[in-house]
Amino acid sequence: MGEFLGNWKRTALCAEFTKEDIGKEVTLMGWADTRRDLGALIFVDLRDRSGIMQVVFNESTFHGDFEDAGSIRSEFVLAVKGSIVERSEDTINAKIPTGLIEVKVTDLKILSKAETPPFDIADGAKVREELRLKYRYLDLRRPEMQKNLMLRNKIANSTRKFLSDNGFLDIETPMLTKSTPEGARDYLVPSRIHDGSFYALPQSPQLFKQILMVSGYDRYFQIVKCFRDEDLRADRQPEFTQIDTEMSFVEVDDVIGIHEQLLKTMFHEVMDIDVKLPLKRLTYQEAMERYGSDKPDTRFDLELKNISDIVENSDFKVFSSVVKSGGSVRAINAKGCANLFARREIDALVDYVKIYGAKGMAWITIREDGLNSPITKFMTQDEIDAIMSRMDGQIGDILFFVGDKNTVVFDSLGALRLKLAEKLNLIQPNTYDLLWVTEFPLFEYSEEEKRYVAVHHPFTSPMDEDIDKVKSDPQNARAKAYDIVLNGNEIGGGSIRIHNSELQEQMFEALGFTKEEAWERFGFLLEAFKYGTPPHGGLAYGLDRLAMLLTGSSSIRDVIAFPKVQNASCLMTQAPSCVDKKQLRELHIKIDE
RNA sequence: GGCCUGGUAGUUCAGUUGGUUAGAACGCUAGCCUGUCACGCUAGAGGUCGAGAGUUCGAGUCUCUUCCAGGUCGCCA
Repeated sequence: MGEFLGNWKRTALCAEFTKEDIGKEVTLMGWADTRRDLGALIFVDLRDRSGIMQVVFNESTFHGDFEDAGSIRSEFVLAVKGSIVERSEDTINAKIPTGLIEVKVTDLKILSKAETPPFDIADGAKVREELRLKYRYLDLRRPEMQKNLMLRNKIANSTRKFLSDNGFLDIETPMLTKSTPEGARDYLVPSRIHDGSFYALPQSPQLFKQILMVSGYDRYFQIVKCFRDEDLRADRQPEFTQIDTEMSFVEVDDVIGIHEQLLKTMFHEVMDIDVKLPLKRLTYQEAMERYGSDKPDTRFDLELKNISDIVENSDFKVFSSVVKSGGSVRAINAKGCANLFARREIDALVDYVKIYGAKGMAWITIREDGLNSPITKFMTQDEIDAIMSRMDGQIGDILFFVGDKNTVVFDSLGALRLKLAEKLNLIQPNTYDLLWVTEFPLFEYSEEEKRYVAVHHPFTSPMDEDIDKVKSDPQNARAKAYDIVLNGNEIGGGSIRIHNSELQEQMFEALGFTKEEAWERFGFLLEAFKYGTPPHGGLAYGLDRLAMLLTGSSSIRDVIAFPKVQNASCLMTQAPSCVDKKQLRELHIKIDE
């Protein structure tokens, strides 16, 4: 059993002492990191979230039972009293910030013993993620994880302060709310009191924050958990945190303007990086055309070029037929890389784009001795010349072509572009590239549901000049919707909302809802809108993704204290789990056996 | 739901064409050691090769099923 603290008080965190403290009597508390036992002299690295301090037990000067010091093992929780002393020159440890000093221990309390941990509590220790998550409390002791969570805290604090200073009010919205089946799957919560009814956990506070605008809280924010019952990814968890904001009496530029200030402040305070404003902006159309993605990584080129017009009437039917049926043929030029790809590697890239629905990928290498390609023999010299000119094809280049319907062309070449950048090391580490993507389409056609669905959500306003298209040409209607993109990742998105009832009704009509369906689902919002609604709009960030990018982590699990694994379970708590029959009976729920 | 990768000592891994008693490093245990900091030296313990079935004289290795973890496509208003 561990000893009690008694009247011992911690002087400061382990790594908060400096040369200035030499000679002081101090009390330190923390975990035993490594121990170097030389017999009558024992060194222990005492660790807490600030870092490490070496503490020394010397048999001749230690007041207590020296066997206690000898019994210290990894992860014991210790309190030590002693004095800060300067290290002699030959014993300085340049690897740690506190390496110039150490604590000469006179008194020790072993506050808690510890079993040998199942893995090393150290940075760089390679450990299976399964194990890290089962023993998350140990994993979270690692300095790297502590740094991540402390940086996440800094992002949240910087955001809170900025928004608060700029008149945004932090207002909480319910976690038990109404299911709105449009969009992602809801997590449902059965009601005990209402037999057969369910609450849903919010996918976002969207409707509530809009109602807050109706209520006159013209600047709102909340750092808030959101829930979506969809499959997980490296950057997607079923519960995640949004920095959610909404403002009244604004247009697109107003929202973008304040958020640029927020980002600038945050990058300065958290990362000590100076962000130049205004940020780059690309329209959705341009982002797709040039990068094949609505969240382009613009830290490198490898831009897409459309060659549809050149091959439209080509004898190479694979290309000409996709153009004639409304698709396109586009290409990427990997400058100077003709010799970097062996045939086997090209074939691997062809297989890679097939994941994204491409049926194949053509290529041309341009060498001193001419072109090498499986497709040039089907083309005229004029066509080849035109392609070379469009693609800026020069000796040493390799061109990759995909022809298909547009979504497949963009998806596959967009993905190929990222793959090539990774293979060719085109991305400078520690660079941060922020940009806006604007003018998203309002609708996209869902083959599955055989109707138009909202790209953003059904409350997103069309652009003023495209209002007529909501009825007449939904395919080409653009929205007042924007995303903020960092290094090829969508870190936030938002829109100006519809504040006009007639337009909102047109929207629902275009989405295939009857008036009754719209009222059944969103009636409370439509009702609220009848009583004086200001123009409003907002933006929400994914805090986890932002923290992932700013910490350089490869998964959001590394910036979430207790994340779930791919099948949405928690390895530490074993959630979700069965519940007993009595609990189910109270909820009026029967499980199919 | 589909595809890909992985699972061998506490941990990270190696394990050849199916062939003797399954190895290494770190960690752990014990002893020695007054300037270590990846302490050192000596000795030692530690294995259901994810699980199940099959092929075989013989399976960590081959086949099938299944479980777990990761990546990804679909999905994510």
